[in-house]
Amino acid sequence: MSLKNLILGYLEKPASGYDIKRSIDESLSHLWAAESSQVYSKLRAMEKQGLLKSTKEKSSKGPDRRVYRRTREGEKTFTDWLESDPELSHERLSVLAQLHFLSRSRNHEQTTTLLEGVRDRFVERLEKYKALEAAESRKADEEGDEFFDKLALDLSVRTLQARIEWCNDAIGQLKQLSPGEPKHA
Amino acid sequence: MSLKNLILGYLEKPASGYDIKRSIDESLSHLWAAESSQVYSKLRAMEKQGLLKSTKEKSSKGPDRRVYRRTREGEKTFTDWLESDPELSHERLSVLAQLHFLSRSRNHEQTTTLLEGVRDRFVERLEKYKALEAAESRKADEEGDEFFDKLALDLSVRTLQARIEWCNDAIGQLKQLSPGEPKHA
DNA sequence: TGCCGCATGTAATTAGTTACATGATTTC
DNA sequence: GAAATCATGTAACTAATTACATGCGGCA
Repeated sequence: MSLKNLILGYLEKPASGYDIKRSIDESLSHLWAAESSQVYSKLRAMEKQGLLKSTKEKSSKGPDRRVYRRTREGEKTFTDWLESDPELSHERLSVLAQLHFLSRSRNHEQTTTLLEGVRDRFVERLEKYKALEAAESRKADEEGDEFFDKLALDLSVRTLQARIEWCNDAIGQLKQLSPGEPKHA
Repeated sequence: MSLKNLILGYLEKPASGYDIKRSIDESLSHLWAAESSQVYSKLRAMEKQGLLKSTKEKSSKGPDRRVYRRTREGEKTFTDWLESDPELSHERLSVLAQLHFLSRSRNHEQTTTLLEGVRDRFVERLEKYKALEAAESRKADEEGDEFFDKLALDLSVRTLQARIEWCNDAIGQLKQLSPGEPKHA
């Protein structure tokens, strides 16, 4: 339900699907991924619903641009959403499902490999976000407009840190168990 | 992609859609939600793919049961998945999108309300998981088979704790700012 | 002039949610 | 025998992913 609202948010000024996709990539990519195909089809659906109006405009390069504007109704929908209780999505981590079934096989080696794999990818992400965070904080001193964006990044960082610690603890516990018998020796 | 593998996992023994839905609810509900309608349609699709075979059986109560069994191919698919690198899904937290746009309005009161709302619901969840964890640990002492299930629960708990701390820090920072001006007084 | 990249999309498929339909059995 | 509930689904819809299509301008 929120891609709709993201789009409305970015349409404070008139913009094309391409513009919106770029805005999302630039300022929200770590917290909201959207394919252009999804953006375009959402835009069409929203126009049909009366939340947007579009006009065709000549482009200086490439084909004509379809430029969207919010209607009064679109603006209302957006401000209502800003005030509404956030939805807590149900995250499905497939690694947990894998662990669930590995608990029967009791193959520690396979489990350790699995956990190390996820951990490494979490670490990779974390480093990317930390770099972003550093860049943000340099920028914020000059522009002073990024307080909330920093908060968002901070949440991603903390979540990843908690998960990396979890991976490491789990790997550590596995190492201490006798092979083939996860709990009782 | 993983509901398919969850189903295959639960089909170690023959079971109906209803059985599988119940298994998921009982042992995985905090990490994987699935509606029965989704389970049933997935089962049909998987049979068409050749991963399962079904037979109709008389039930002692209610209508006939359609009982599914894994084919050789289904078993292979499942064990391959167990060994495969887990997918890291892209979690979309709509509260972050809301924050992103609130960063322009600079309405601290609204933002604080938003954050307190999410925090309270995180706390609620955390308490539920903690209770589950306590129940698990009592059980594990007797049965000794739940090591990995405990790990899974532990991940949820740690993630929630990190997020609750984040909410509280964010709320604290907001309180210290002069109203209407989030960063520079 | 041919192809690279920008800008705009369509189509097909998979995943998941919400709402409803239906038949049988148990319980009151 | 009516109501609850168990068991099995269908239909319609929203969300998201993947793969492909096309037109136009600039540049080598």
